[in-house]
Amino acid sequence: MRLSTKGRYAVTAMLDLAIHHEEGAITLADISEAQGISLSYLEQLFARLRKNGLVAGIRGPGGGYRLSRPPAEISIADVIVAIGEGVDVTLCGGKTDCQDGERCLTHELWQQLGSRIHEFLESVTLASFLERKNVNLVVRRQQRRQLVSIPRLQKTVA
Amino acid sequence: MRLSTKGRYAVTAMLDLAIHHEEGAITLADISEAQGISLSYLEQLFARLRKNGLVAGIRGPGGGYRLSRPPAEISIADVIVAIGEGVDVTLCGGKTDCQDGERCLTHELWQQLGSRIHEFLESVTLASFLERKNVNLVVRRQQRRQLVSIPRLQKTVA
DNA sequence: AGAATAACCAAGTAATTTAGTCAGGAAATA
DNA sequence: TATTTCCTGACTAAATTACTTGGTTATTCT
Ligand code: FES
Ligand code: FES
Repeated sequence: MRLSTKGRYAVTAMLDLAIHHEEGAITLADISEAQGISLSYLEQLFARLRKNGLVAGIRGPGGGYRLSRPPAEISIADVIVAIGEGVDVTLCGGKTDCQDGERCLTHELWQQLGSRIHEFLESVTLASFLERKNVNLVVRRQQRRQLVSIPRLQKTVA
Repeated sequence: MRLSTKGRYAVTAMLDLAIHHEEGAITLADISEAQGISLSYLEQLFARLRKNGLVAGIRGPGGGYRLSRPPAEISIADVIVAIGEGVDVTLCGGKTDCQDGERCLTHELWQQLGSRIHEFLESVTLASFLERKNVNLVVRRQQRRQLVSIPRLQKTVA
């Protein structure tokens, strides 16, 4: 029962974009530096975010990435799902066929768990999460373009 | 966001034990055959279940494993936690120190998610789950010692 | 036009984790 | 004492995750 750092990176990066949503595009190079993630790795993440319509890339000087929807309309679930870190915990992947083509004994259990997880992550939007953390936000707003950061990967936690 | 097959095996095996709770001990060899898991692998799982006081091993001929508490007092969360498949989704593991010793921006998000997951899994006990599936149970009770099975591992789902 | 900038893309490699095996005890019963 | 069954640790194989390398294309600035 673990969440990959990929998911964590994506969410943090999206929060960065949300914080600076009014200021135009932000380059991956900036995020890369702030978070200590390699540029190429970020590019891979953003490729998926873009393909799922969460962000828009703007090329050339002055370009970068920006949210393609307002922060209030992007949930954490959207982000997690977009980067391929599914929320489905069943073995069968929703096909109810993992036991010789039949639904296994525990299918419903995992399906319900998956639903709960999705419900929760869907209930939190980029905007609502930042709202709750607004003390920090004020500080950050005073220093424009200050990006949040998460630590260099130590270990993916169980 | 995935659950390992280890967790799934453990839960299914525990349900087996719960179903035959009144009939005395069940050997790992039986479960091994029913589920198509190697005996040694099962032994590893049960070692942890035993260390966490969920099952009791009985050696010698006629021995096997049995639940050390009634099925109504063992939750799915107990099982998942016992085999080391934690429910904690934070990077820091609850220490709030993953960003240079400080709590990172997203800590609360993952912590809350972890709590929700745990809450849900705690709310389902072996007994309550089997209760819901009691149609199948009746059938199984008629054929004593019929073990449930889950399929051979195909792929760990994302 | 040309150079700088930054998104875009496709493969490959390295590290970690998971899943599973092997070989050998040690306790209880018959 | 022979058998059954639990119990233990170390070891291997497979899969996944994290990350690197080396490019191409679009846009803007000079
Ligand atoms: S998990 Fe869906 S059928 Fe087994
Ligand atoms: S996840 Fe706990 S401090 Fe970052």
